[in-house]
Amino acid sequence: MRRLILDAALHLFRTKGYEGVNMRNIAEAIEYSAATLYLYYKDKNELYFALQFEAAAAKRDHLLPAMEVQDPMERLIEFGRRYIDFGFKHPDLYDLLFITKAPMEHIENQECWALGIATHTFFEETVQACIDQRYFKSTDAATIAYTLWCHAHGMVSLFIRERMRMYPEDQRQALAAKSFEMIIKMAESL
Amino acid sequence: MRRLILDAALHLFRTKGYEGVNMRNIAEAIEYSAATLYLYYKDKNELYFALQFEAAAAKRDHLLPAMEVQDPMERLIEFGRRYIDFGFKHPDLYDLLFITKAPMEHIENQECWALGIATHTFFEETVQACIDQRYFKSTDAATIAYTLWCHAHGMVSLFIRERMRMYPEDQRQALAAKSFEMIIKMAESL
DNA sequence: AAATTTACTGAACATTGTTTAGTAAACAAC
DNA sequence: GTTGTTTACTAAACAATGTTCAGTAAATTT
Repeated sequence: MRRLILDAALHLFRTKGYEGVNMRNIAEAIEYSAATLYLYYKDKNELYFALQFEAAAAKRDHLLPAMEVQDPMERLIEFGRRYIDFGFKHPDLYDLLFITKAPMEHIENQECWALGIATHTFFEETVQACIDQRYFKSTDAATIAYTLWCHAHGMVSLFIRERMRMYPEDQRQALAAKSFEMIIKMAESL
Repeated sequence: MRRLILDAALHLFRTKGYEGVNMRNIAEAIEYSAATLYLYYKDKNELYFALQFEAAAAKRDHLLPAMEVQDPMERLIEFGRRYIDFGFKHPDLYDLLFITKAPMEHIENQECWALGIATHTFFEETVQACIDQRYFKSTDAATIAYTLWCHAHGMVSLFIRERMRMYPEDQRQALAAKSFEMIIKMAESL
């Protein structure tokens, strides 16, 4: 039943956007009453957390191929490319994971957070592997990883939240691509 | 009267956060009825836009000292430092300007947008000045500016939206500072 | 067959954005 | 000075949405 609710919610959410969906909508989609949803999820936040987990899983699946690249630097680049690609292709899911303001108080207990931590740890380990192989001069893996993450997140979130209006619409993705190349080149000289 | 409304709204908004404020709250604060607000602002969006303009002005004021630095590279660095500082110190205002999902359809007509564009243009010109003085090897001012902006925005927005839980709370700002230094060093080798 | 548990719902409530109909004061016109 | 008009404002209502509650009907247990 939770599966049924989540699938409907995620589908609605990906078509109509997060804001455009409410409890009655979701209930209607699965042909139950709104009150039924509250039998399976305490409130909208719990449903939100569950959706966040779905998004985290989708993101992990999207990143998976990059994790299998052998060379650490190639892996890092592919990882970044796929991270950004995920954000641009699934703005609603990315939003849910990294932007939406929601009570994050108890998220640490959530499997979702564990998934995110695992991915982040893998990312830092890849950076460390690059350092070990002398791809970077700096040995501060945490800061390098954080810097790269901030850049990628900045690109995706500015795009998602429509703050790139000063650039022509058809050039935004290209600019992001150029910027990604630039940061990789910059990073190589770290 | 608009001044009265805006000041009350901005004050409430900065103390209770954006989500925690509604039209009745604001009206109450200035001891008028909620309906009165609609005499001066068509709807909540218009009030939102006006608030966004206030935030843009606050941001410009915060950045102003950096604009007077003579050396372009020093100016660029001070600009970045102050941009990030603004975001960390005034998360609600930053949120309003760069994160909040709001109908941006007509914002191009807004003075607010003009302010943002002006600042962005100034930023790009500073980057260009750095290029002219051979601070960078790359000559692509637009991409350099965009890259730096994405990084700064990424840092601020991940912080604001509580996505830095994997780092101890008391180390988050320090990490951001280190990352900023790193990107500056990286940039110098562009 | 009776009692209990499970799964669900219609109706209602609270909050919040928004509209409407109306009032009362200030002002204008004669 | 009365009468019409404009201005500034409000109480009350409406609509959408999150949430709760009392009740029902089927399934299960005893």
